Amino acid sequence: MATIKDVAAHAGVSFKTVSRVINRHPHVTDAVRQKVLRAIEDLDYRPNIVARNMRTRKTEYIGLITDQIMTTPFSGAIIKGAQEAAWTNGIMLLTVNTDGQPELEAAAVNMLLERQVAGIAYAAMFHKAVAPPAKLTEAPCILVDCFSANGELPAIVPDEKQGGYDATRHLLSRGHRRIAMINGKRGYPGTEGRLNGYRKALEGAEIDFDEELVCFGDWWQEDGYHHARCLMKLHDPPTAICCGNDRIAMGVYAAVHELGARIPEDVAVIGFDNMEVIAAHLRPGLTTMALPYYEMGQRAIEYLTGDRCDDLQNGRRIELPCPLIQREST
Amino acid sequence: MATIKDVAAHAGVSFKTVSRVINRHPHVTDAVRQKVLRAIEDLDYRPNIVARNMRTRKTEYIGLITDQIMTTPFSGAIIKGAQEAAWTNGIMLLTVNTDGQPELEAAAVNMLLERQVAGIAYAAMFHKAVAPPAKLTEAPCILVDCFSANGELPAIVPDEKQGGYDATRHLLSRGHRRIAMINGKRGYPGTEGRLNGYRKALEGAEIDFDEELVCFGDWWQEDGYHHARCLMKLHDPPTAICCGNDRIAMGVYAAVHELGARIPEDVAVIGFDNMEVIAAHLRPGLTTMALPYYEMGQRAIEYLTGDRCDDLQNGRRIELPCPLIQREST
DNA sequence: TAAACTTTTGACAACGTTGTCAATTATGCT
DNA sequence: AGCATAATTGACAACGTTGTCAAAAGTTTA
Repeated sequence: MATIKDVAAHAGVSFKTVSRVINRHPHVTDAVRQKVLRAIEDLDYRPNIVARNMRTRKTEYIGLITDQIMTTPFSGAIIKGAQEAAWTNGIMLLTVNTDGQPELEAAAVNMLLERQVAGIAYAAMFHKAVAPPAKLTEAPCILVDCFSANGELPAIVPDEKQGGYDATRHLLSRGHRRIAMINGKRGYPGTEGRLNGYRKALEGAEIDFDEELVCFGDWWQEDGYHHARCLMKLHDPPTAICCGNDRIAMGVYAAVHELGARIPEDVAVIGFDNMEVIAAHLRPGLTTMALPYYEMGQRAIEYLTGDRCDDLQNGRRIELPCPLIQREST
Repeated sequence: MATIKDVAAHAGVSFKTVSRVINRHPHVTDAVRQKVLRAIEDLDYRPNIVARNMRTRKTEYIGLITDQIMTTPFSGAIIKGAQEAAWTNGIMLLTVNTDGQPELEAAAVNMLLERQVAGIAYAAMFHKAVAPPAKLTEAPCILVDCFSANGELPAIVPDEKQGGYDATRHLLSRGHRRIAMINGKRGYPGTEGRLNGYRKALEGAEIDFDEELVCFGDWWQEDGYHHARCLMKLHDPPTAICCGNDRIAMGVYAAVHELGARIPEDVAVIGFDNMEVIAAHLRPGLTTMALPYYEMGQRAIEYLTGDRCDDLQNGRRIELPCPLIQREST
């Protein structure tokens, strides 16, 4: 591979001049620039980024540590958002999947630091508290779809409360007054945030909170099925069900159909996550709150490249909105 | 950040000796080694891989160019396989998603070459012929889940014929003699390979090929639904249907249920792809042929790192088997 | 004990860039 | 024209590591 010196020799200039042309320095005559450019062309020269990184003592790499995102289909959009933001900034992503194993995580951080990354994003598969390896902070870093227990690291997470609020508001706007919620496991940010949003929306509509209409469980189809059956058999059953995720909604569909009721005529259903394969393929299509995976990935990189330090200082947490994806189930 | 010279000063040795300790050179006294290791510990020294790469003129990066894999859930296993193989070899993957845009692909190859990658894997979302950018060959490279039209580049692809064969054999072994195939679009390697396997299996069982039982279409649910309805209404309907993918199988399920028939009692169904979200969640669970995505990604990296050049020289294509995933639909 | 090894260590160059500074050349001003 | 200033170019060091080679120290052999 030709080096900058080969190009210089071929063009009859000093290698420093070639460097200037490559880096678009202003003080180069047009004639010289042309000569150099032709030489570059002739020799099929390509700058050696490794050498550049060495000299400038910084790289255009950003590390992306994920627990299991690679594996699962939905939160993969985080990676996509990060990739695209990186690409537009001339940055390459170094992604490592740790499957949540602490030793692997520490090793990954080390590997990234050795490679002199410009920053590290640490992303979780679902919104939760995490305890990332201590060395993470030796580079600029940000948490994505998770937050540190002590809250000292900057984080980008979904606005769960707004999600629960908007989902409920949507159902209210359709005239529903008796709205149930089949939520996930207690204690998780998603579960609690959405519950809060739900309560706030009911309050705003001056509807009393009815404990009977709110259930918690795992995030599986079976939970949705089971809880939906119970809800539908209540003395005063709900006319709308707000689900903790699309899988639960899938179970709700099964229960509702089994009981001979129709969606959305008899019961409206709204999900959470916008898992394409489920939401778009259920009949009728499932209205659901999407999680801002793509945007979170994107914003993380923008933050690390310094494009957007505006609203995010150390210790601050930024919450991105969950948009409503309207389909036919409401 | 401390450098090798800081460590040397702290340990009272020459920096070259530190280098030897880091690289586990044999000729270092134990006493000196201990001194150096303590100094490394004390200063929290971490070798600068960029400098090492510069000096040794090679890196531990491998590029992975994909058309749309990032986006889609299923073929994502290619990336996972590649990631894990890379990790065990101390390699970092540089993944770029090009959405199949040729300019982006060329730019991506360039970007990877500038970064002195040790090799490039070029992976497609589904098995097809591709025309990768010319510069791809400036580094060791391999095609994954695709092949070059002229066949001059090494490639790793699924063994479609074996897949079709084994799927059909499986149905035959269950006693089926009248086996239909709802295939994908003609001309694609998947479609043609599986058809060939299907024919070969029938031949082996001395069953005449019946054109009436084979249909082609797009790879969508609707195609499966439509074709299945036609097949079921034949004078002599099939007792088993082999589908071009799981989405088609999903449509088949809908049609079969609508016609009041049972799976697998009245009609056995087998899919292709093993798309978790579909196959595992259909009722009854869908028996399907998995595509060796994970293995292809893994093998690609192993090939590029030189761990496995055994069965793959330039111009050779290696076909990995599609395993049968048995569930309840057959 | 001297010679002939082997092991251990260090001095210095080199990898391919960019940064610093000085030298040269061109341009503008009086 | 002569001087001051700006634009253009080049020489050389530096980034942090590993490779090469030679020197020093230790070990074996005769």
